[in-house]
Amino acid sequence: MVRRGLQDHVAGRVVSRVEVMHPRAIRRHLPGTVDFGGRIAGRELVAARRRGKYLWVDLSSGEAVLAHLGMSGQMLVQPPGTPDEKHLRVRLTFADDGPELRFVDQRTFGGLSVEPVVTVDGVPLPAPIAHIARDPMDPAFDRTAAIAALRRRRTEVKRALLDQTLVSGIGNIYADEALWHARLHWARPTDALTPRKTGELLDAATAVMNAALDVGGTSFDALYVNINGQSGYFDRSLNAYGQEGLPCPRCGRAIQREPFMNRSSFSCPRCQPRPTTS
DNA sequence: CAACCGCCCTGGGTGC
DNA sequence: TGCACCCAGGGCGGTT
Repeated sequence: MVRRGLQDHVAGRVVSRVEVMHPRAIRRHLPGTVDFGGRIAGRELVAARRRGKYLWVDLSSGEAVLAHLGMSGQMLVQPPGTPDEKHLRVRLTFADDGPELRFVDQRTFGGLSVEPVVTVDGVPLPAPIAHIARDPMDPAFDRTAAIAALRRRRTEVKRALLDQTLVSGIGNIYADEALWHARLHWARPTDALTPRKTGELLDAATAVMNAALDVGGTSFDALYVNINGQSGYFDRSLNAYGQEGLPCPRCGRAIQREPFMNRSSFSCPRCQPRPTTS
């Protein structure tokens, strides 16, 4: 969605100016603000790409602008003169005087950087994300290999699901929803999962991601962005995540919240029984 | 090396 | 009304 928006609105255009409103937004660009702007200004944005939670735009220089939207980041295309958003972090102005590209991010978990492009298995990727696995939407995604990779891990199933080096694109929300669909408790050890069950879980995660994309999971065009940066999907379609105390849509039992990796996991105590282990 | 833990950072919401 | 505090969460560095 966001990638498509970038491809449609900024590909082929030449950047004339780069403004960094908040240095934290480019904290991963170690050479700093001046270097960041210098590597983008005067370059053409060639094509927009995505892998997992990362998004990048190839530059005519051979480098790429790498973006991670975090949980509150947005890429907006706005006509020049549009009032600055409250949390505007970076602005790219174009030589054609057309719409600007704005990186807006309330919590600044996300950020931008300019990176060299390396080739991994014949695929060009920004160097810092060379280790990130393909996501399920990737045409070359290998489902069987992903299932094997998940089962190979000796850990709790949710930890494996969140590991971006195995399968990318699955975050805390999608993981909880996928586990709910597959009727698995997050603490289930991976080595107790059959390939079939793991496949069911992976398919559920993929379906949740597709559903989120359909309703604009992370919005791109300013026309479709609502105030809190989230879509109606979060209000209507979540079965477990954030639903503590509300009835499970499947069985009616109250959804529970449990601490997990310094955050939370939501699950149905009846549909997703905790594994009986030591 | 695999697994895992703590920390980073901002600001909206909440409770007193 | 104001203020302290909590919480969101992906990824990275450090440790075992």
